Amino acid sequence: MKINPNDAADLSAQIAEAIRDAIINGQLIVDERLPSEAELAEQFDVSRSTVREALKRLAAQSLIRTQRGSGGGAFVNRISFEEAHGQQITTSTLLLSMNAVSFDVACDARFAMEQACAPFAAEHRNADHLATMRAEIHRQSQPGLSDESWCASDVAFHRALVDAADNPVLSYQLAGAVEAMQPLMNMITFTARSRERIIELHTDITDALEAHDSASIEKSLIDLSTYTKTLGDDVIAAKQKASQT
Amino acid sequence: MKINPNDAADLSAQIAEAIRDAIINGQLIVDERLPSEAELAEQFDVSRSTVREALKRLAAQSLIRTQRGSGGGAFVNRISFEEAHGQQITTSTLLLSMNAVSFDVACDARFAMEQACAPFAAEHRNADHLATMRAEIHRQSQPGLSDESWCASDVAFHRALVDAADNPVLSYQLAGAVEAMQPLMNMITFTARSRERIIELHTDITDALEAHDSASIEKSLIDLSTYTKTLGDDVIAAKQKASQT
DNA sequence: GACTTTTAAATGTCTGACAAATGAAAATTA
DNA sequence: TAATTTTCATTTGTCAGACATTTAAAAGTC
Repeated sequence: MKINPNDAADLSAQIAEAIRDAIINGQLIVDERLPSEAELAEQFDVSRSTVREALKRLAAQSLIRTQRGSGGGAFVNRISFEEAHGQQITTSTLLLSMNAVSFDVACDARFAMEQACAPFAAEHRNADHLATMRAEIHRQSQPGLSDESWCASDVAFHRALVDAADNPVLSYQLAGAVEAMQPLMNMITFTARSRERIIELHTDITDALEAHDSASIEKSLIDLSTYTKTLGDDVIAAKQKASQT
Repeated sequence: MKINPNDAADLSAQIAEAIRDAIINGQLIVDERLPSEAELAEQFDVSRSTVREALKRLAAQSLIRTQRGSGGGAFVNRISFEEAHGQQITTSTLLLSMNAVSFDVACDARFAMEQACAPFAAEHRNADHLATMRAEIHRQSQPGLSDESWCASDVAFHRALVDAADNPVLSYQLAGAVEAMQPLMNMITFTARSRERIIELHTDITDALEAHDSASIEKSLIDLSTYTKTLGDDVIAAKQKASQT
């Protein structure tokens, strides 16, 4: 593990990269303790502050965790799906908000990936998934539900559908995409009429899931995607009309 | 933007979180300059080193970039799909290697998401995508290609297929999944016979893409997924047999 | 006006110190 | 002896101050 003094990058960035590479290619294994900050400083021939900045970079990516006190130090972290998922949501949310991704493009991506889950969900769904989904549908049908609560319930519903696929990789990727869309979805005002239509489709999806009918799930998801895009377009059109005034 | 002195977490982590939140909910906009390290230190009533550690955490997530010299400082970064993509690959790769994700599960996820791209790819593909894919198929048919080069070409082929969907959100999610699987794929030794079969399927996919035939793409992808899983299972079976000796 | 020099501001790095947490060893006590 | 308490060494967390380096703008020079 060496750093190149001619590299233009900051020392702390170089050191972080060296350690990161060592973790990725297996030279440092999970739960292994890194040398102490003082030792690393000596190894890389830099000050302790520089080493610390490098370690903070790695901690921000959940690659290491640190513990104080005797026997403490920096340890290679076993990155969990949950941690990765949290980071994914942060990144995806910012990507969408900073890069002017259109509502349609985000919608297409989200529902396309959800369709990809359908065959697996139809096969692996269990009573818990179905119960969660029906409970969320029930919540959605309550009158006087705020738009915010409605969206949260919508996310919970779709999250259950994704989790039904029983594939952590799909769940991780998908849940990120679904939750990252929430800020965009929150722009929409869901009328009683549109909620009714969405609940209808949610019910269709849940029924099809119970019947292990993957094709019907996919069909309803396409309808839901189309309908959601219509709602989104209406909001955008209304905004443009308002800005022209 | 305040920090809570009673919080158990490190000061630098708290400060990083405070700034991160300000970025996410739009209080700090893209390209806006943060106060200088000295000013932040005063604002949060901590030392400059602590502020610096917080800023390094944010830099590791590409949330800010720093510039030295007069007029320099830390700026809110417009996170690009490319940067996010790089981070996604790092995280996904580690997730797969650290959490004992089975080859089948990863394969299912990857090909399912790729299938999700098929309808969009069939619609939006252009000559460039087709040319890239045919070029990779040609490379794959060269005798004496190393397993490593074969896998790299395989990734390039699938990447072109994903990019043909012309949806940056899908590309970002998918390219991560495809590349994260590469270490797993590298475990497989691709015989001439199996390469032949895969090239056949790649050709089918490319032909179907050219013909805007989404259904055929999906069918070939399913075949490819099944075949890849068979290859993976053989490797695992061979390994187990070897370890029993 | 074009070029060079100076200067101020900002991050990057280093040094040295102390605080706080933590586990292990040593000392004390029942 | 066994249990408890105390001490101690180790390690990260934080602070303060200094200097190096980079950079753009201001000042000076021809």
